[in-house]
Amino acid sequence: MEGSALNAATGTGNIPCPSSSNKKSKRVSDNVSAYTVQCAKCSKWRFIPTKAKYEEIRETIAELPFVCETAREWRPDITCEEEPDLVRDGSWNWAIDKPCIPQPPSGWQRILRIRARGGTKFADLYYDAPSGKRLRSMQEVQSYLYEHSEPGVTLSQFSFQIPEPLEENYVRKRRTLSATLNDTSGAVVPVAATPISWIPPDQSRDLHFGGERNSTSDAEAPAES
DNA sequence: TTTCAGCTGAGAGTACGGAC
DNA sequence: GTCCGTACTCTCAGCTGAAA
Repeated sequence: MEGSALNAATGTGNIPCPSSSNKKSKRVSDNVSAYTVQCAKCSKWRFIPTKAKYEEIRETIAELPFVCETAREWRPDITCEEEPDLVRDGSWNWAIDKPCIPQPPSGWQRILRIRARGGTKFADLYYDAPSGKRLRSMQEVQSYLYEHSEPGVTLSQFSFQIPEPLEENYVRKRRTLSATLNDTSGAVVPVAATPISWIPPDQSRDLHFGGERNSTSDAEAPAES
């Protein structure tokens, strides 16, 4: 049995970036352009049609690895033989989501906002309560639930884990000793790329990826052999 | 001009790994 | 086994800019 990788891709080409043109809109919404999941068998990325479906898959992916056949729910003729829906090239920002994140309670919205490149943090996560109140941390959720008792809604249904950017230097890292020693010119020294095409569910909380950007299409070259 | 929402950086706390 | 340093996560407060 193999696992599957979850991915939330944010476009940088025809899709507005959060820190630029999209800044006009006052009411924030997800700036994730597409949701994809990697097939555990063929390692090809498949678009997930709706955010709700994506969240459903993400919640159970550890027990129920995603395979192309799963996508037959919305694409009856899909098989592992089909071309991948998306390949990793330079036109998208890729982020690998954590598996086993619970779906938000009914009436709640889980909002992911990708920050601009070079910041101290990759993204922010919010929960929009049914009342419209925006909650930005577990403590705020706890306080909200304390004040507004919502039947069937518990803290365990919330997770503020943000996805990890595939691009290594998207987030400004803290200086490390080794980095200080290696860094003689201020330039980032690229490391060997390690394509993420398959992520064991039990390890995906601690994803590792190398290379500042892997412009080759990993989906077409499955890592598992 | 004021208000409010979104964005960002920074500090505190915590976890992890390496050295001794 | 313990201590220390490093890196990460969580949380919050301030700044900026758009809308009213």
